[in-house]
Amino acid sequence: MSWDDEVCIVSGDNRAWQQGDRPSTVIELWCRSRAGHSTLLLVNGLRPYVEISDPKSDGSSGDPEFLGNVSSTRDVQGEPEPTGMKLSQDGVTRPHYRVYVKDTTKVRSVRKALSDSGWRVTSADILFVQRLLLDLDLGPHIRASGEVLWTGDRAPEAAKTAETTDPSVAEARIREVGGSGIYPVDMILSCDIDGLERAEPFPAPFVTLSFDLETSIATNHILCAAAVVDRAGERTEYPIVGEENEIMERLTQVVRSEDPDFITGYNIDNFDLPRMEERSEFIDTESEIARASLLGWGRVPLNESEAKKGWRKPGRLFPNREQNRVWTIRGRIPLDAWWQARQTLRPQRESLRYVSRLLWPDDEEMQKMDIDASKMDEEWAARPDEVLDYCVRDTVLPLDILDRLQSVARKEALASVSLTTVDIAATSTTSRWIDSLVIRMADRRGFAVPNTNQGPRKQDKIAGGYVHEVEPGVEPWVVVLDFKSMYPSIMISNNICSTTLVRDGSEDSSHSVSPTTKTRYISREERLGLVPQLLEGLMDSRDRHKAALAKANEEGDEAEAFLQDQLQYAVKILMNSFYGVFASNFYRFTHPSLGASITEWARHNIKGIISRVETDGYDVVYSDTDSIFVRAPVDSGAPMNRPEEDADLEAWEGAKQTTLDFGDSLAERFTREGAELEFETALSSFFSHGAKKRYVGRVVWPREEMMIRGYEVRRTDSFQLLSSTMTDMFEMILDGDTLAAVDMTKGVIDRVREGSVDPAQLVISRSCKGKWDSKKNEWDFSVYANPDGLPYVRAAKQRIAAGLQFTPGMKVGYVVTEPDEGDKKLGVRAWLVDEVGGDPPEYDKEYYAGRLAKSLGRITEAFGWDEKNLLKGTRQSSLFDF
DNA sequence: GCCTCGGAAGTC
DNA sequence: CTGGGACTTCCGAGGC
Repeated sequence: MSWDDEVCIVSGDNRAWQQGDRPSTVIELWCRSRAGHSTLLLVNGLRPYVEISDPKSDGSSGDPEFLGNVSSTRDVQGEPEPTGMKLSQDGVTRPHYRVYVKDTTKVRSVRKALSDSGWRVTSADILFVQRLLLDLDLGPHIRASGEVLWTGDRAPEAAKTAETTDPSVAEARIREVGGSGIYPVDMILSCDIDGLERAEPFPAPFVTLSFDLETSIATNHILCAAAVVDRAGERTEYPIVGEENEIMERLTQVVRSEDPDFITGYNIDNFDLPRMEERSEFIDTESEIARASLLGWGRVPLNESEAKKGWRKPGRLFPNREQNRVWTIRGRIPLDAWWQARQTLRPQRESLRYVSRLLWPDDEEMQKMDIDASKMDEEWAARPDEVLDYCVRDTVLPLDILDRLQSVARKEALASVSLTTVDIAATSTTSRWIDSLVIRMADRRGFAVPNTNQGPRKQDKIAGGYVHEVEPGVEPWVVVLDFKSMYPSIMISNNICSTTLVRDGSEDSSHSVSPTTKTRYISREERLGLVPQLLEGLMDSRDRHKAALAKANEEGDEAEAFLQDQLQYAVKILMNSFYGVFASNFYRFTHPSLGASITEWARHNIKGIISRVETDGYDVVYSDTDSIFVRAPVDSGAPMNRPEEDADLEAWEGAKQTTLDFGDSLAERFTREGAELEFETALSSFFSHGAKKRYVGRVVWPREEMMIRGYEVRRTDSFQLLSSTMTDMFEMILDGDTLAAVDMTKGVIDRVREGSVDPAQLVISRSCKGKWDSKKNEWDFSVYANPDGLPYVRAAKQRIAAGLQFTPGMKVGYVVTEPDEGDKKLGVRAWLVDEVGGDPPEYDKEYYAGRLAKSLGRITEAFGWDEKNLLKGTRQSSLFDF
């Protein structure tokens, strides 16, 4: 029976098989259909290949003589096919040939053999799934038509036939097209590449499973587990108890039967998944297929060949982590709620309790902590039911966190705009997203695709953005202007690309020449660069999504507005990633000159504007890379803060209007083709203590708010009392009331000295690295030159000693106490109150008073009150008595 | 006790 | 191995 459906590709892989006597490679695409069915597509019809060219060719002669030898190279299939003239990385256009390879596992050896015999091999490091999307110009959302091979219980009724519901018939048919058996999905289709076409993006109804383990501190074994599945908003809970092997088997059954696209949990990357792996190896060292019943979470058939170890790789059934990096679970996407929360919220502390409190401050049920995780064995023995409840709650929270952060929708949108599978968008890096767009266009426009540079290449750093000196003190009425997408605009307007870089030293008046190093790029009329063309396309598409968003809002179509907003945001993220990738030294389409030229133009542009503004007699207060802060021509007598009395309001409104007009006029004056200077915000006052990247401003347009950049307030390694005191201080300073600021600060320092401050206000937290030493069975902090010299490493060690989880990279909270006896270093006590309760430690009064005085004193020094002055303590209330 | 330096983290 | 550099701050170590 044939079938036709719109689906979103979650993930893909490929497997080699024999079609009669012909070696073939089938591509597996794990998808979620628009209607919610999990669908596996087995796609045939694409053969793996690489491209070759003769590096000695200058492009004028015909085929090189040794082309005849290529087909006899080991693992090469058939004769090379000419693919026409292509521009090589060295700037020469020469003939290229496509060489088919027997299967994807042989690409490495063929690449080596061909380059040993004098060929330049290109397009030779692209994953085969990605090759499918590139060659067919597909994104994650596709329309697929093919033959139904298997239908499970949840498959659409209309697709079910006697054949497709009979496992033995289905399995035989699946193997005929290269599949490995019955995959744990709703339905399986066999497709030809002609049966795939791109579809408009739609929100796929993904299924997410969250899980959590409670484990013994004494023996590491699993006490109980829980899983919760979210299927289109409907949740099913699975509390699991029993012997350890039974727990793991049950959890694996849940994964295989519920068949989720995403697998989440809190800290699964660093705790639950490694623990599962360790326990599965401990329980079943006999055979891999036996272990698969414990941890066969991969979306592949449960059979011997999928369980079998490959060359330095476990079978596809098992979750796998390569070189201590992200986990892969074949056909699914591991998405750690901790990592998502950390990236989007940047919480000061990172425990699940703390993050829940941040997101749902009023919901006590979500924050309830009635189990002492550091005494898990005792808790489990005394009250297993409560422990199980606690475990279930900790699986529900990650789902709520992902919902709140819209993590899944964001990944899908990013996949959609970068034209990759959702797993690449979710778990891979910027260079892969960009690869997807750049290689696609290179193929279409006849540019050879060089391989990614191998190995660490030490290289001089390129110069970055320009940062203007900032004077200490308050400035009234300031406008802030920003270049819109500065780096992308520069790349577009100067046609900066590895395909346009002039490499042969020639000079032509049409060239675009960089301001200082005089790097040359050919004009866009002669040849539009690959990257400039892509960026222009992205800018246009962002404008289109924004327009569609506005239209949807107007029509009250919330779902469409949400989708368009996700898409425009994803385009922004993607555009901003381009510069970084092209300024790196490993990316395939880079040259050291590219990154350097971009920043050169950026510095040149911004400095040019600064000097013209200054020549006109205005004060440039600050500038960083793409922004400029200018004092508006407002009368010095005008009020900075909005007056209480209506009568005085006029002067304030007038000053504001003058500022707005000034901002508009600057934007208009300095905007030119390819460099749009936007009037971003108007400030009624601006303050810095005189350090770059540190300032505050009172925004009066387009919203009213306080803007704080760089200061401790924004840093997670500050402590709450410092952040809140500094924020209060800034309010007063921006109001012009510096005396009140100093007085208030002294009051806070006095209270700290008295010891009457809640220690929760004094928790400092910093991330701490480390790796598990499985030989010594302990944590290893040797990444640090002197681990015990670092307060946060000491705090991490205390956490571990207390029986609490430590996860590398996670923030560790601590309070500074008086130094331990005979020690000059700070005293440190890990902050465990969030997790285990108990009494907080006694803080070091002088340390905290000193740190407040130092940080706040830096600021008040702008008014003549230094650190020592603040520490003197006595409040100057008399100042207010008059 | 004062100063400088380097390691490390964090932010823009 | 798998986006960049500029900049500030904190802490401990070590010299004098």
